[in-house]
Amino acid sequence: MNARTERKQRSRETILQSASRLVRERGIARSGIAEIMEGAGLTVGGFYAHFASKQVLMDEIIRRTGAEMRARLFARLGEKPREARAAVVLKRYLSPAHRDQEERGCPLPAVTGEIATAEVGHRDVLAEQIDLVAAELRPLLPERAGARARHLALGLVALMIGGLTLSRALRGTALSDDVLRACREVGQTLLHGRSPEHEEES
Amino acid sequence: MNARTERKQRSRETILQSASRLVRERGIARSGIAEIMEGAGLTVGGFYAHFASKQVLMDEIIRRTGAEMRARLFARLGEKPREARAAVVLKRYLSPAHRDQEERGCPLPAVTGEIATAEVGHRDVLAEQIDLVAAELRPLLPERAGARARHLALGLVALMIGGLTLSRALRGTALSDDVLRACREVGQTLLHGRSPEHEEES
DNA sequence: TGTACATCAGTGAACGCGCGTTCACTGATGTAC
DNA sequence: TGTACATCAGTGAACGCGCGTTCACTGATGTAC
Repeated sequence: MNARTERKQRSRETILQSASRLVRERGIARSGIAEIMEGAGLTVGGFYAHFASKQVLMDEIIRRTGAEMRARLFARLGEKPREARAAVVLKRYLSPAHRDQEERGCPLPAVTGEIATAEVGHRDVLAEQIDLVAAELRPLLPERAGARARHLALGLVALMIGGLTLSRALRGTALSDDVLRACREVGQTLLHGRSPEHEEES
Repeated sequence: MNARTERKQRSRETILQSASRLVRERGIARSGIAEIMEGAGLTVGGFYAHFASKQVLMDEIIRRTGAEMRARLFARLGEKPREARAAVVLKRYLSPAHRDQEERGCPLPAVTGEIATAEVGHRDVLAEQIDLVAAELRPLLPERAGARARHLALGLVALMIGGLTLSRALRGTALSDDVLRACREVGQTLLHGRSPEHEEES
């Protein structure tokens, strides 16, 4: 491969990394292309050598940071019974650390509200991402969930995204921690039938 | 009171109504003042005779549409046992009708994500609104919830806002209805311990 | 009741700003011979 | 290996647009006498 092509690919990667950080922090609309490029050590005009439009970049960012998130979320769950593993996933997602480090976390809280109020765009990528988390969560759900497992998974996903978004929106108020804790408890109840306060991580 | 003052109050009311519709449909950032004023049959410049800034208007809109929503949500719940009344609230909130008529519904789905990704602003009004719904929901929760009632209420609120937002973001895809249904089921499980499919509305 | 002046809700243009995208240009790298 | 030309990643200014806010102005209404 060309030195030119290699250099270009490195630039592309830097742009993607800069955008990943910014989008998870601020969402789509408030992540300007000039600022993304600056974060990559480049200037605005160069953007269109790498992506056809902002839309296209954002779709790729959602997919890529989504995959990254799932990898971390479902990593090292050990050999515990399935519900215990599901509980760890919930705990990781609904943690103060995840709330406070948006730029390294799940893209969906930053992006779902925007997509909901926008005319079009990003719908299908979002659907795909929701399907993917739900599918990965499903085998960790209690056997007794049976046919309702898919719905339970979707409900938990809504609870996780909703809870984290709400908790971030309330940052600085007394309610922020309460919301996180409440969602963790409610999640536990759904997995165990009753919430066994203070689970261990990993 | 003056004819002038009366006229002014009527204008203020029209502006508030126009903004209420727009904000619930599009959120804060994408509701321009020019468009709000146009919707009230007025022109941009007049806005500042009524409100000190867009911020101030938006805080008032969130409070006002929030109160309107709670009134509708908790109206006519009849004499059923408390959990059954809570179930009706969940069902109303997580209904396709509510998903599809954003401009008449709850302001929080349109606004929470924006507040979460913004630097500051609207945090306290949002906290106040969350407190208010949670407080109104709490007496409808099962007695056995006991000390956990507050957390259960907060968790349900996160589930409602998260579920509705997600379902709107997925509008047009197959998942949209699934998410709504899933959240309703999960909510039922939290109220009854097991989901009694197909509850009746009021 | 009538007149002269003051008030102020509402108008519409202008302000500075940030946005996504385009484009003429540059200079390093690649290709042909 | 050396030279002439082609390519194209990246620059930075400019484009048209929408935004929140300001401001000189207007005309109907209110007030003083």
